[in-house]
Amino acid sequence: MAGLRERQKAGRRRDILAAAAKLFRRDGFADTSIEAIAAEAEVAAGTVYNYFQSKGDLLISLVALDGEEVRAAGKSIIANPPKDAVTAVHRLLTFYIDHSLIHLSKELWRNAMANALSQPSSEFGLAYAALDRKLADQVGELVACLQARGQIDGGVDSKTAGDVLFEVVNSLFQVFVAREEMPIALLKKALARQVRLVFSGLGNSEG
Amino acid sequence: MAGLRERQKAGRRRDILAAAAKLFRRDGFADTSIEAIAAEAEVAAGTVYNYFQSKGDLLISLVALDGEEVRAAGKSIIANPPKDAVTAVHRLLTFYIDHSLIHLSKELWRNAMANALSQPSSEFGLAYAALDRKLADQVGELVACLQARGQIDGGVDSKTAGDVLFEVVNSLFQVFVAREEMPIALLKKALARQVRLVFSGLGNSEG
DNA sequence: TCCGTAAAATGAATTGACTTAAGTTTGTAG
DNA sequence: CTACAAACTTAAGTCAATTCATTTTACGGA
Repeated sequence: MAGLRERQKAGRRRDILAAAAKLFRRDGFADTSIEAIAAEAEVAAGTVYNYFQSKGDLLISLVALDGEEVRAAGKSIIANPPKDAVTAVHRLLTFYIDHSLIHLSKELWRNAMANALSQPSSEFGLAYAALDRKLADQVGELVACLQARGQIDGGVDSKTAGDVLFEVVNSLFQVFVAREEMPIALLKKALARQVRLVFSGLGNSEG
Repeated sequence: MAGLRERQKAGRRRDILAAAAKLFRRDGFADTSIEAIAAEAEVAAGTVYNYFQSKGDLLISLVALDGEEVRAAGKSIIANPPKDAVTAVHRLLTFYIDHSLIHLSKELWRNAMANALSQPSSEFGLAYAALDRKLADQVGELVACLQARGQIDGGVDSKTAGDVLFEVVNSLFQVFVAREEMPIALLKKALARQVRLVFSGLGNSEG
């Protein structure tokens, strides 16, 4: 049987995560205490630590949910990409950005990234890194797909291209969330400029 | 006159920073307490906060010193860059990487970046962002210099190119410091691959 | 049904960053 | 030389994340 204990455990984990999501979104990461999350989930503070390694772990778990969602949705863009190669890549990367802000504020993203960075070997740090890896690979997939169509030079390594493009979007996103006042339009403009540059390349060997 | 107070203040700031540098390097960021730093500098814990906003601020101040050093040294590479354009860019970026690990361990870099990310509006967060900006601009300068020599397509915006190249090296560096076991050779290999790709571009408009 | 074991929950204790109120020292004006 | 104000220092707090010893609960076997 599923076992009462198993079900209770899964349920409690869900409850705690839901409580954290609610309070993080309402009050921000810094202004939400573990006590408050525990109270919202109707457990003791110590219990939270039976399910999550740290406060940061709670946040990363939320981000990971979102990340999975983005990746799944990204597949549909790859399945049927726009005619133009630059447009296709830009569409996918813009999609990542737009999606990222639906559920999480800039403050939450800052703290999620900061936690992932300072605790890279913790369970959640690894999870965050794995997520980045998957998204970069997805961009690489798109590049491979466009190569198959003959729209991108077949000589380039699609994985490397995916890495570079994802690094570009990720770096710009970091700057974006670091500046509370920066509008998303500015981020997109910079992204477009840089993606175009990656397509055209710096080389002077034209011809 | 310089004023006793001024001199004492500057001296104390130096003492505290030196104490922090010593202990951070010896014990790591997480295992060094403000108390210990204060004791090493022979002041009270509270005094540390008259000179630095937070523990993270102390670390960023150390990083900033290094950053200035790197930037200054980078100038000499720009002043007399290698013949080949790819080599020139690669040399500058590799120089950044090599220099970064002379004074600071991976753990310190992780924490410095994490702090800068989670507190972007604090004095030290802004300082860190400014440093990144300056280095990216320096890469842009090199690109402009290579354009002047006719080794890089004059049509590309040198600032954008600098941004992209710096984002690449910075992203790879983040991955590098996140993995305690990752050797620097691997980082450099990835960097070389990606820089080459940025030079060649993804486009299929050859001819 | 009753019992022993191990998982899970609990909240009090610990820890360490940061704050603050009170006491000192330095510079200055009379 | 003296008194006052501003700037510094300090040590005793506050606060919140995390840990831990203890209690409670689920589960399987007698």
